[in-house]
Amino acid sequence: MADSKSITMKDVAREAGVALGTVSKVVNGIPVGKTYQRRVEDAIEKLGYHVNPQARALRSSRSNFIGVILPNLRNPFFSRLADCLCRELSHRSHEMLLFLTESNFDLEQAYMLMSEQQMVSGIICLTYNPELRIPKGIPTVSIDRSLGPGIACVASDNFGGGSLAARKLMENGCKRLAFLRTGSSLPNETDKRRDGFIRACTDAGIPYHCECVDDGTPYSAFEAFLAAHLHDGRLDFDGIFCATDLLAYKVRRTLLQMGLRVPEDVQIIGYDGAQCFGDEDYYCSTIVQPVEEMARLCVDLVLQSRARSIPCLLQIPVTYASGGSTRD
Amino acid sequence: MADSKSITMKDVAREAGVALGTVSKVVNGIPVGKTYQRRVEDAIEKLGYHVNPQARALRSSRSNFIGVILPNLRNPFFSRLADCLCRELSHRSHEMLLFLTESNFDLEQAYMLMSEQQMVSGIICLTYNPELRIPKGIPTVSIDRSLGPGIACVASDNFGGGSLAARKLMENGCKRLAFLRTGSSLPNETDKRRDGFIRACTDAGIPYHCECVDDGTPYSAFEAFLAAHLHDGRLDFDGIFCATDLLAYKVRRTLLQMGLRVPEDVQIIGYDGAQCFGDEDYYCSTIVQPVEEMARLCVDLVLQSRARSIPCLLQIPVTYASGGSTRD
DNA sequence: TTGTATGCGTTATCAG
DNA sequence: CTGATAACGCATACAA
Repeated sequence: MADSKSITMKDVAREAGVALGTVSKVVNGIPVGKTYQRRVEDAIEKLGYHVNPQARALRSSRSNFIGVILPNLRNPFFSRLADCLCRELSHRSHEMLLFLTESNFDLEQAYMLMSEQQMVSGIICLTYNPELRIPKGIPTVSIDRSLGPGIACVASDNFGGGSLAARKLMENGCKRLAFLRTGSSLPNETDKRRDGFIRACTDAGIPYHCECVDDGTPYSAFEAFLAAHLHDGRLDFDGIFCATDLLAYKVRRTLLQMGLRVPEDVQIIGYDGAQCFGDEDYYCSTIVQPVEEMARLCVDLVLQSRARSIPCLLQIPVTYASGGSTRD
Repeated sequence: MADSKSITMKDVAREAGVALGTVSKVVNGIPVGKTYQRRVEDAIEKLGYHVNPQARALRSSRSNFIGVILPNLRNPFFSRLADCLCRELSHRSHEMLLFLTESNFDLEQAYMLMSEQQMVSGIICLTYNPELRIPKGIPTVSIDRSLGPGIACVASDNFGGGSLAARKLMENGCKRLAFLRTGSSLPNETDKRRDGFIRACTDAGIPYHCECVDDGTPYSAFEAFLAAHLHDGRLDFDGIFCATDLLAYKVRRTLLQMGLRVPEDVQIIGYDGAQCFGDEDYYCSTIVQPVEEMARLCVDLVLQSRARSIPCLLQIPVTYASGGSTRD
């Protein structure tokens, strides 16, 4: 009933009339004699015993924590990811130790070390830092970026998604395409959105333009770009693929300000599958990342540490969703 | 340099030529002789020593974790809150142990216990469960709901916000107001949004209507309500205050479908201050909760455990922001 | 002031 | 298969 002070294995052992080690075995699922098993279980029930995670971690050098390292929770993609990861970890009896970095290299490294010191049983991270050092011996899964050999990277099928976006625009009648992107200057999986886009355009023999800038470049660069391509109230492009929904959102706003209609004059497709209020309408037509599946996969991978030969890159298929910025 | 195996205090003590206890004192900021201090610090630096959080927690029955218990991270208000809490805790050298409940009573209680077992140094939670039992001896702060005496509750000024919304609508020329709300059937601070709204209407001698339903009621109830109040293409109300931005978002959509213009025919104000993509435009005109300040306050309160006589309710002032669904 | 010794609750290693 | 016992790394009361 009352876990007044704190019931220990010793208490359980005394109550059950067995030795300490036997209790430990029962708790850890190691086979013991049938009657002993029973008596220990009863005692545990009766006393309301719970293992002490700290003591267990201290002794075994391994906690039930998973370190989750993300840039922030303001971007809907990240918060959705954290939401799914936390749930999935719970189902697997693990706790989530969350660290937010704003993509700051020093913080990323510091949280990596803190995770190690907390003896986490795994790390799931989203970082572009090429210098990042991964603690040895801790199963680690990276999202959207390859961290080198031996460390699995989970990502949506960025190439396929970029290609899909271009094809959808063409299906909807677009003849002059553009790709817009702002993102990390450091190489990562999301770069393939551009590659897929280009491939689809090339295959179709359709002209295209790519305008890519690094994070940190003010958005006004795109405003200038669009303005430069506006002639007599007509844009040089009738279909735009933006590397993220956020960018698509801003571009749409800019086009409207320029007096253009979306999707009548220009069609836009974003990437991510972000939704208003987390589960209402899409902000725009978009390539949807299957966040839930990606989270599940990350957890699967990070928990099956011993699995031999983990693939270094796992791409999850994406889907297209119409969200009002295209004519379908 | 290399923290190859795991440097312990014993190693530091040997390196510095002092006793174990002395190292412990230095690490914990307890005064020791000046030369000792120096030698220990040098040794720590040289060996790259870090305290083992598990051992410390086991010994002192207190970890540096703060249990954070929230419904989910999909709702922008919750994810914003988690974002701010995590940062603020980091600044104060604490880690965030995040638990998501979907407002499920059993989970809320389970995570409360898990937090206790993890020896957290505090709990910050958002739950409406009136039966929830708080572990004794753990500083706890509740958001948006009073958990009883001795436990601080942090909330925005819901009454003031409701009143402000009504006044803003009136300032913008509204003569026939309505309050719409869907939320927990369990009493909590957000109920005061309605009270404040009513007060402002009463004070101004303006007629109003309140339509409140419990969570779980399908949104179609509001569609029916609005349809019932539509006569000859004209709504009985020209100003609507919705208890959340999400509801305001849906209501606006419904009104547009009914052929009404927002804000020309009907003006709408929501509550929360939710923003597209976390920091872009507001979804609608809204009463903005100062999430950052609230998070900071929660952390302040939960960490100053010994503070005598903590107020049981702390209300943070809100502000109004125009977001396109009003005529200002 | 500094050093020593004990125990926090577990796990794991050995004898029985 | 079971039961005593030694760590795990740290904090702290107590002795020097």
